[in-house]
Amino acid sequence: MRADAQRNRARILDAAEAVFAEFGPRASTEEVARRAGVAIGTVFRHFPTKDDLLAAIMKRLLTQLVEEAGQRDFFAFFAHMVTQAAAKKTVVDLLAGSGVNIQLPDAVGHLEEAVGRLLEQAQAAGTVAPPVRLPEVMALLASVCQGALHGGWDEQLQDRTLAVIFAGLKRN
Amino acid sequence: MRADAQRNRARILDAAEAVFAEFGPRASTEEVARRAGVAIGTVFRHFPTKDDLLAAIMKRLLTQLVEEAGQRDFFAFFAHMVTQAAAKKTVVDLLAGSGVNIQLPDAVGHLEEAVGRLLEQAQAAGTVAPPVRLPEVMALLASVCQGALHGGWDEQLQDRTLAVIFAGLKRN
DNA sequence: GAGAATAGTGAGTGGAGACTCATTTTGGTA
DNA sequence: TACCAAAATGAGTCTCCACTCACTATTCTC
Repeated sequence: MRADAQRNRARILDAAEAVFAEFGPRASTEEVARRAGVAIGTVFRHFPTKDDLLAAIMKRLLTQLVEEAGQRDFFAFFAHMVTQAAAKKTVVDLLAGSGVNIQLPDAVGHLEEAVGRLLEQAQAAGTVAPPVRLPEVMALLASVCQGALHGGWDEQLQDRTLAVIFAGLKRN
Repeated sequence: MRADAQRNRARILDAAEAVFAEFGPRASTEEVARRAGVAIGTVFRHFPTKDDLLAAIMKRLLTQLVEEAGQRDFFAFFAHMVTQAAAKKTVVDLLAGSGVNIQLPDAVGHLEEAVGRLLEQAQAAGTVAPPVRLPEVMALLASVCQGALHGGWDEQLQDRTLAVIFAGLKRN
């Protein structure tokens, strides 16, 4: 791959992440091109459809989340993801399936595995009740991320909301 | 108001509720007109903008929910709303603020009041822990409704997810 | 440095969907 | 029934946006 192509690809991804984080997946590709300092055609050369671009960002963000999962305990990572939600509109909206058609079984699967590992550790340590299973943890995680994003929660509200969920996980 | 106007207004509302419930607020006004058996212009005569139409439906659905709140206890109503979420894509998506600009302070306020009343009763009966406050209950409600809607939960997953939240509410 | 291959450009195309309005139809009234 | 104001109609307008492509510019290779 030529040097300028590589540079532009990275610029486009960065711009897209920022734009979609700010306006959600409904933001126009034009805006992404503008912020990347690149012509619209260049964006489409690298990512043939808008969905391809969104998928690329999603993959990036999910990979990053999986890494971060390795550096925290179960509850810290849960809270971290919720905090990120408001900043990273894209992930949440896309996980929510807002009219976008994207297949990311791998990336999502890896995140689920990472959360599964944290859950096992927490249950071994006795901080999460044994009957709690991964599916409902993922369901809660997705729910609260969406709630935090769309609800515009302040820090206190987020803390109080998570407190209820964490209490439920500890003693279910 | 003339008889045919009244009839058509009702038909449009019914059609809109069905269409938006099925496809979400992104469904086209054309589709609503088609299902109502009415020309597109008629829809716009009754509801000058698409947002007006959405607001009218929202008001209707919220009013109905407030009524239903009077007939259930706290936990039953919570579960009821979540179950409805999947069926009534509109409410959730709109409460989530999916690109639509709608002001419904009254209707939403009434729902919040109704939930507040159920919460007081539940805390008086000792089934919800005293430190739990209305804001986080509303936050949890909104979150789980969105999660249920977008996640395509089956009955078992919904039950298990609610079980965690209910446990947290009981002993926070 | 010349040539070939790769990449960038941006005006243009096509389609979707919200909304309009000149015309026709209908319902109520005298 | 005759009239007319209210209502319905739907082809047409307008705007936005994803995506294309003929042409130009840049890299890389020898």
